[in-house]
Amino acid sequence: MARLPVYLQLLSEQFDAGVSNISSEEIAELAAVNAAKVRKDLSYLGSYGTRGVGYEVEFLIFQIKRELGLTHDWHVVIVGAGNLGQALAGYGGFGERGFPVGGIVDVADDKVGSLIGGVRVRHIDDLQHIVQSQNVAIGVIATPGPAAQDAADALVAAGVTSILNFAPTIISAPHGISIRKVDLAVELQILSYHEQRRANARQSTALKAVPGASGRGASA
Amino acid sequence: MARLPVYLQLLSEQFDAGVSNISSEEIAELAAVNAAKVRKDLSYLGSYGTRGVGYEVEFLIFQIKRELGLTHDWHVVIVGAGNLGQALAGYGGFGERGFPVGGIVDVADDKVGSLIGGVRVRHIDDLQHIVQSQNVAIGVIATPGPAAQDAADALVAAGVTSILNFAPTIISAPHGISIRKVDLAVELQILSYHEQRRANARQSTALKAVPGASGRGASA
DNA sequence: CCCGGCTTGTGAATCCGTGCACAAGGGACC
DNA sequence: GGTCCCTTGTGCACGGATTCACAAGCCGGG
Repeated sequence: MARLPVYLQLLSEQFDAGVSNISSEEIAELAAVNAAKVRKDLSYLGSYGTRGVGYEVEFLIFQIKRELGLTHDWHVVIVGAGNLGQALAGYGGFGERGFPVGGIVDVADDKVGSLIGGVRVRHIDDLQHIVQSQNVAIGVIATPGPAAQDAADALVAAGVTSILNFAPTIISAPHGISIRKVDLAVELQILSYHEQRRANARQSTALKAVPGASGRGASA
Repeated sequence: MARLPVYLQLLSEQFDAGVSNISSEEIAELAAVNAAKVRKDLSYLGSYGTRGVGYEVEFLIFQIKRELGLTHDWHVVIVGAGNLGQALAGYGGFGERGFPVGGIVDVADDKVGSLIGGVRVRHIDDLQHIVQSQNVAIGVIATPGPAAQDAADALVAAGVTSILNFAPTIISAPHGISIRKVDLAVELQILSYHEQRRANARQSTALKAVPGASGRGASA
């Protein structure tokens, strides 16, 4: 379930705040979802709640981490040392959350050798060596769109089995490889869509408010 | 529909490649979805296909852009000039796709004044002025988690009606405000979950492959 | 020891998105 | 002008996710 990471995040916050027990109702409030959904999701992990009391925060965190495979760090390798790749590597959020950057590679020789976020950029030909020596299972694609499929192929060939794709391109991979796509432009376009609908709604209500104005000229 | 931006992207690529007509089957192939789904989605815009022929790429691009409200640029304002904020501002992808960065703000005085991606960092108190003078409708939250709700409140107070939240926190806003959340750690954790399942599956099959080994010691 | 209140866990109903299959319709070729 | 082929647009059935509602169960107090 894609909601477990969200629960994990908010449970960790509650734990840091000193909360030791929590009910499904409270979790639901914090996660902005239905309480029954929370209980179904958590019951999927096993019966770890106490009726009449709720869930023990610390134990629940451990169980979710176990289910998500977060009991150890996962090294990631970033393909593409352009703007986005540098940004992701420099952004410390990955390592903090258990996903240290194990390497960055690029095709361009002039990028190879520079240091980004404490990691040196290597040539994409070294990908297999990096993946195997550091036991990397997750690859991040931060190339321009047209190069994304090549990057994916290289990652798969090197032995990576999960891919996070930031390029605005649909990539294909053999069966058994997990792929997730995050497209910043798509997110903004969806917001734009909502803005657009709001603008249209405003216009309709404006027309309705002054029916004569549109009625006189157009609707006859 | 959240798939329209994907169609738009691939249609633009096809248009640049000189393709003038395309069938729902071809779109489905490129978007890795079902052809019937493509037709349903597109019929939602109106009946813009020609039976027996397909869709005219250029016209379809225009219609999708119109539906998504992409007929003009939308300025965005970024809240938070930390690692992630700087990365997003420096990443040119926003402006290229019709979402130029109209401003960056932060609470920390020592960040105010610096130049990132050609835009100067201003204090968050100037938010309202930036939003109103540049007619900004979309805000991007790139703060640490604990500050995200404050950032959202400030954006709403300044008149922003759509928010893209990169902080690992669920934020709430008044009814009528559109919110989307992108959490890089969540994406990686979902991949980690799949890796975990793969690892478990490998272990089970290994046990099955040598039934005696586990049978002798444990299952008695 | 028993009882009342509170919360979990889950069967059942419902809803939404998906995919199939086919009728409607347009274009090209004869 | 007619016929055939191809593709769209859509009614319908299926399946999974969501939500409701309630029985089961635990804890604390009397």
